[in-house]
Amino acid sequence: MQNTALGRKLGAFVALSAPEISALESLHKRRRTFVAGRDLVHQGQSEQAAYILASGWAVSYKIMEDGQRQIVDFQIPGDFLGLRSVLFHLSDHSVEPVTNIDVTEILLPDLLDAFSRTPRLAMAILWAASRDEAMVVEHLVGIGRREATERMAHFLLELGARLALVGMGSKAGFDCPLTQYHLADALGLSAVHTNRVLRKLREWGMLTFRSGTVRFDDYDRLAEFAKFDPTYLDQTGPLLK
Amino acid sequence: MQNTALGRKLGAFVALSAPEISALESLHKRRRTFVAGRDLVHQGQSEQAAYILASGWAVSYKIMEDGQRQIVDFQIPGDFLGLRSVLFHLSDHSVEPVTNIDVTEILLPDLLDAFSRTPRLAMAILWAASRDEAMVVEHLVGIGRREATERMAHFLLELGARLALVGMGSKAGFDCPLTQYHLADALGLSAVHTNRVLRKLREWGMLTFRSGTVRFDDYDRLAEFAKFDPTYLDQTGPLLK
DNA sequence: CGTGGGTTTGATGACGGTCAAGCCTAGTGG
DNA sequence: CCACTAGGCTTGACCGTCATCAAACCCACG
Repeated sequence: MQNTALGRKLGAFVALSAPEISALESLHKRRRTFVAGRDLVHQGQSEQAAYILASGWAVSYKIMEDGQRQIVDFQIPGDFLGLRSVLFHLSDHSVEPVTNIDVTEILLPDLLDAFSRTPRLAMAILWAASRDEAMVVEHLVGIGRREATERMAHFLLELGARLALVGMGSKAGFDCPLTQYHLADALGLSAVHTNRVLRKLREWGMLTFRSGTVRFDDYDRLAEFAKFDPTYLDQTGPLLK
Repeated sequence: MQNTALGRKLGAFVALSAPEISALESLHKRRRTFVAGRDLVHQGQSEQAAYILASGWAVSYKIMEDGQRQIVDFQIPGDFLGLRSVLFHLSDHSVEPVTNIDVTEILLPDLLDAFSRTPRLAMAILWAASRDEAMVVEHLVGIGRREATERMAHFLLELGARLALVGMGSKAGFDCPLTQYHLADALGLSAVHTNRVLRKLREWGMLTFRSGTVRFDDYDRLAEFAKFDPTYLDQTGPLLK
């Protein structure tokens, strides 16, 4: 069970029993692979599938009429991709792999089947969806009320914390396949300003973003500067025993 | 069932059967009332309840260390209040009634019980949570990429569409208990700029925000100006028959 | 060794914040 | 019945953060 990143994540909310684990495993059929850059969920289209990300990074975003794009969130192993797109008539967003990725596909009937097998798993999935929403909410707060430098710091700290939960990062930093354009589109900034902000953080000795890695040069000072409080990630252990 | 706003809303996703309706009704016990301005969900506290809003308006928001506040969304009849706060160890946000409100309280065991009675209701609630997330996502896009005037127009159009679904609004407008301070905190603007933006929209003959009402003076032109596409509200009828 | 994606830096200006003040209206108390 | 108040709205002046435009650099890759 702990072999899947999703299992590990859900374990942070419910202590899963054997039948629940098997119901969860039954969702992990149909493995697929997608190459970097080719969308796997398409905004505005119907009958999209959802996926659980097994390895690699993805990005979910919305495109506006004038071609601007707003990145909603990045997904890392254990995260759902396009869950809303199976529940809605038309997908409200797109998902693109940042790297090559491995996923398992989930269709609506699979989900319904799993729900009827165990209500606690349904609850766990509702929790996971709510956690995603909490991250979007925090992101909203960042864009609405934090200035650029603090926003950047906060965002990278969040990513670090999420990656740590699945063993892909620590307070020292993490491997990061994103470009400055990704960060700009996520944070509502221009690429130019993104670059300036990163320079500041580097010059201040707080973090270094370069060539595929994020290094926290002074984690504590960075966290204080960004007022990072990871409560909203709710990673403190099972609530439902 | 159509007597509850929530039932009406969920009916937009699943065609509910008799047992599902009764499971839903079993969630509508414990009626309570809260007065305007007194928070009913508290950011940072544990063991919060969730509620279904029966009448009145509420607002969910996050407070930052420096006292700034970011409004995440407004809630109208049929919406959940504080759903994340029952699923998380600590609530990541607060909820305040804008007007006096009537609600029904929901505890975690109620939800688990309903889920075990009918998986389709669980699915419907997952859909409702996802729809909330979709609204937050659209809000994020607005703050990240739309300039102030367009953002305001889009936001008020969304509110209008949501209210229309529960019979509280139309393309002519709706009654609106919000102040310009509310709008400012929701849209990531200052109150001063909010006022200027509203003036522009009024002078352009698109909408009038005044003394408790929003009037769409030219709905079509406004919708075009804001590039309002309500797809993400997913209000087009049951997907699960 | 040329090309293109990603990064870096400078110059300029707009959108929206802050500060400050005044106005308008509903509700309260003398 | 009339101050008086407080919350909400409106407007002006000024300024800062961040966008835009432009150009150059760096490096991996074909």
